[in-house]
Parts: sequence; C-alpha cells; structure tokens
Amino acid sequence: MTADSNTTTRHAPATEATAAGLPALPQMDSIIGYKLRRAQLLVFQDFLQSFAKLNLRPAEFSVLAMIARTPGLKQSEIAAALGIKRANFVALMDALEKRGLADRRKGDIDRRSHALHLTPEGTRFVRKMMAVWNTHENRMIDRLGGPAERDLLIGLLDRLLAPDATPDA
Amino acid sequence: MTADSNTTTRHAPATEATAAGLPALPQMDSIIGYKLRRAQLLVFQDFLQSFAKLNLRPAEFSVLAMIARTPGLKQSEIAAALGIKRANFVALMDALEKRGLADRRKGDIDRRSHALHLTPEGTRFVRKMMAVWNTHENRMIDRLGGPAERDLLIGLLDRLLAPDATPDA
DNA sequence: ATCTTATTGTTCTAGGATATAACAATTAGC
DNA sequence: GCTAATTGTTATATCCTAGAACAATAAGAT
Repeated sequence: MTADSNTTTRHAPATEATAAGLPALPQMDSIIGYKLRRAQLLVFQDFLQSFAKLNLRPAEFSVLAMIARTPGLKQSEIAAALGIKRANFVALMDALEKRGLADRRKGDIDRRSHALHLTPEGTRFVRKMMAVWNTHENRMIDRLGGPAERDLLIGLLDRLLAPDATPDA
Repeated sequence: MTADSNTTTRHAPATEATAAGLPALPQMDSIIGYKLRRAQLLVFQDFLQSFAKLNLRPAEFSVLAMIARTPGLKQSEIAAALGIKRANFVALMDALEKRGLADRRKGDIDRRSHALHLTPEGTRFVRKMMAVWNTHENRMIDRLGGPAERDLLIGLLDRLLAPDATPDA
C-alpha cells in the first residue's frame, strides 16, 4: 500500500537511461516540491468546498482568524504574519469590510496605520467559520492517520520553513 | 516554541475567548493547509531561484522530466499525470517546442493525439536540468534534516493524497 | 524647527496558475 | 453511416503573487 504504487504510467524501464544516455531520472512522485504542491492543492480544494456555503477563501479565513485571535493589530502586521504583501492585502480587507465582518480603525498614536477589528457580525461569522473549519481540518487529520501524524507533518514543514522562513512578505 | 502539540482538533478550550465569546481560535501555525501552502511557496521560491539561469518553471520541469522518463506518451496522458488541464497544457508545450526542447509527433494509430518526445537538444538540456535540480532538492532535504525525514514527509503527503488523489485534472 | 528619510496604506499593473466553455478533427459505438 | 466520445486547441475569467510608484504621516538628523 505504501510502496511504489504510482499512478504515473509505467512504460519505460525506469532505471535505464530513457532518452539517449540520461542518468537516473527522478520520479515526480518522490520530489518534495511536487508532492507539496499536489497535497496543498488537495487540501485547499477540500477547504473551498467546505466553505462554499460561507463563500470564504483561505486567505480571508486566515485574516479573520488572526483578527479574532489578536484584535487591534495593524494591517501591515497581519499581512506580514500571513506572508501577504500589503498591496495585495488591501482588496482582501476591502471585501471583509464590505461584508461587514471586520473594520479598520485609524490608529490614534500613528495615524497612518489601521487597527483591525471584528464587527459584532464578524464575531458571529467567525463562530460559524470555526465550526466549518473544524470538520474540514478533522477530515484532513483523518486522512493523515490522526493527530500524531498531523503534528509530525507540521513539524517537518516547520523544518523546511525554519531557516529564513518569511521571505519578507 | 519547538515541539508542542497543538489543539486544533475537536475538543480543546486552549485559550480564553479573544473577541466576545469566541471559542478556541486556532493558531495559523498549526493549520495543515496553511503550513502546506507556506512550505510549498518556500520550496518553489528556491526552485525558481535555482532555475533562473535555465529559465525554467516548475511545471515545465515536471513536463520535461516526464517526457524524458517516458517518451511517447500522449499530451493528455502527461497532463493528467501531472494534474494539469489539457487546455492549460497547450501553452506549456508550445513554449517547450518553441525552445526546441521537445516536440509533438502525430500519433500513427490515433491521428488526433500527439506523442511527446525530447529533441536531442532537449536531452542535453535535461541533463543540465537534473544537475541543477539535484542541488536544489538536496538543499531542501538538508533543511528537513536528511533523507529519512524526506521519506517521512513524502509518506505523510501521500496519505493526504491517497483517497481520491487526482481531482481529475 | 526644518530637511530628509522611512513607514503605512493605497492604486495600478503585470505575470502565472487554474477553471470552463466551445470548436474542429478524428475515432469509436451502434 | 450516424451519433457520441476523445484529443488538441482557442478563448476567457478568476485568483494569487509581485513590483513600482504615490500621498499621508511619522521618525531622525541637523
């Protein structure tokens, strides 16, 4: 079950040079970046389906979750924490504000910054959002095998991200 | 701030309600999809830098690698194997053909399909490509801690992808 | 204080990746 | 032979990401 049962066809002799003298071609299935991309797309796909009713995308989810957890942060702080360029954050925040879920409040000390907060409706929304997210996340954890495997995966991904982690945002 | 098992699963009150009565907000850092996305972006970033000289993007790499490993496959087969819609595959293949790295040959049995092959120059290119890729992949493996951790990670990602894996393509 | 530099939010723009619909050529089923 | 399905293709729309530039504001140096 967990061996070499790959989808990727199986013509070629595998080990031998396929084209003229090509050494050891890697199987796409064993490439870190490729697997990461496929897995991420799958998880996001599940996320999008789960949140179709609430009409919420991953980026919006992450922003709401951050504001709920730490209200009052500046736009640039949240953007940086999430790895989103502040230029791209604007439209995102505009949408959340237009939906009445969050709002920007002019900073009193630094009047060019905007402190982000949930509206009362936003708070109610986040409650529903978290319920949906829980079933989504649990589905992913189930696929992995359980919480232990989840922790293991997170740990491995953290290693990848550790060194220079945030490429600035 | 190292290990620490997170509480993202079902139960777990974790912290106090942040906003008005919000239960257990998850830390973005413990969310599978979020971590996957960040890690994938980091790996792709490294990939793009590594391949800046060769002017090659991940998707093109994967196509060349597949053609090199299994020449003669149809366009739609390679596209499906890589999770690329055949509509989006056209421009990709156009570019590779324009660069003289691969070509389409009309199938003799089924004349609407195109069998994909590397050109001689494509074969030479793939050789250089694999050299670059090796140092890139080794850098990622080093970050993870070693080949054992790489295998572990791949295994965990395979679990995620296992069930319905290919969302069709 | 003033002059210069940096930060914050913003707009505009451009590239890439992904998704769907439709179409011509070809093949397969009946 | 007629109808339905497949293959490659074009066209299109959306989202995500990235970079440059700008006004308002703040911070630092003189």
